[in-house]
Amino acid sequence: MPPRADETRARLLAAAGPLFALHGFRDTGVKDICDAAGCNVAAVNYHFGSKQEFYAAVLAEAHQHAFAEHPMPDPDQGEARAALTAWLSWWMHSMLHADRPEWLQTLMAREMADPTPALDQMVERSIRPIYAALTPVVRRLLPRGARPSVVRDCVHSVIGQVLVYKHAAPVLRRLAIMPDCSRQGLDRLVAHVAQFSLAGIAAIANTTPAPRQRKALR
Amino acid sequence: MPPRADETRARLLAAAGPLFALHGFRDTGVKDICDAAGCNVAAVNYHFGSKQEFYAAVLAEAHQHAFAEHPMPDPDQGEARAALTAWLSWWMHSMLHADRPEWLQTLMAREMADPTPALDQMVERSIRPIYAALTPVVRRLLPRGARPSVVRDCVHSVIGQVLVYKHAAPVLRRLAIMPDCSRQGLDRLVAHVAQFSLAGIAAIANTTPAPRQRKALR
DNA sequence: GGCGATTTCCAATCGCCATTTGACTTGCGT
DNA sequence: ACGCAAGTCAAATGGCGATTGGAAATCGCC
Repeated sequence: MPPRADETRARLLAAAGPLFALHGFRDTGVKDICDAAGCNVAAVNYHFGSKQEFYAAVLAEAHQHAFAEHPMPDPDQGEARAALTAWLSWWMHSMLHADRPEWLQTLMAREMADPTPALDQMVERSIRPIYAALTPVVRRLLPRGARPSVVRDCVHSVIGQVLVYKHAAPVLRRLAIMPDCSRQGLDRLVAHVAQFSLAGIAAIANTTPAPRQRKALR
Repeated sequence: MPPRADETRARLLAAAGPLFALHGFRDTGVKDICDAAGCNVAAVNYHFGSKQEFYAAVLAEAHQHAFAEHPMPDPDQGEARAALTAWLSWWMHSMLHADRPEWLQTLMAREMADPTPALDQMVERSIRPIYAALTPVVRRLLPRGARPSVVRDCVHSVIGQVLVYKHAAPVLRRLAIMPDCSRQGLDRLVAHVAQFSLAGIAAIANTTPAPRQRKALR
């Protein structure tokens, strides 16, 4: 066994993700992780200082990895309706597809429901960019000058339709209504969410005819 | 101090809800609860047998209480579009309003992201009825004979738009986009979700003209 | 081949927390 | 008055799990 620099460090990072996603930060023992990585309990404290710092490192690593594999498409490209569909396709596949390093998204869901000190960095690094990308896409589907609160509500409506499949997964499974998350199953879901959302946004657009422009356009 | 039967039992149940909702089952010490209830650590084990059973009792109690305060309106009453709006108003207010025994819903959100053995009973008691009530309302807005998977997708789209405000609350607060949850703020939100959902469902309805009826209606 | 630095491992240590124990108090029937 | 059952309490008990100290192993390098 060659104690080659940071090879066990990498094994630890790789082994920890699925475990943290499965049992949560607090219920995953350092011992479990080290067993899975095939190394001693002391390793995580040697390489990372503490369990908490180690966890933060796992999150950072997972984020790097996931975004390198599936880069986010430019949300301002092309026609507005197609842009929303394309962006939803990217997000839902990277979020819900069953094979991939999917546990990053599970960890994010966990952090949202039960925050640890690592949530702050995760919001800034992983979540805010998503929110910042979706907002202009939605705004393009609404009248110019639509009130920020209206844009926000629509963004939440779109986000909610996607997040529900992550956040309520244990419940959906128990109710036997968890949808198929294979590639084609997801394509069907994407089509549904896109169609539903476009119609929803259009309806909101029709009833909020740009405020504060009564004088300007008359 | 009169050892009056189950008076401390009631104090325990009352004190535990907010604490469990705030820190989660695993991170709330029996000692913390008993301090808050003003009794000894042994009390919870004496009255409930174990921390886990106690937790289940808290959930059951909270459910009873919440549904007694805000009974669910009959979802089959009245015109379909109005029924959805009315039902959403009930659900969102009982779910998101800031004053009420709101921590039941927080506990539900926690259970979904990080299930304990108590999730099963919670699904059957609290969640399945909600799902069972919403499904027929949505089905009435779709063509007769719409495929179950289509109905299901629409139900999820509606549910997701509401749950996002509970499940992603810590994140929304950090992004400074958490909406106002006072009574009038919620009324605005209800109106938005209803309008968005009705338009979304209508769009789905228009593109799925009842399957398997080609022969019957020709 | 020896040497210092780095990494791995084993065996404590320490604190935390649910649960138990056994003594004490109170209410109540006789 | 007495005894019994139910409730409460302070002080263990026991286990689990993160962290650490120091010995042993391995490497690069001279």
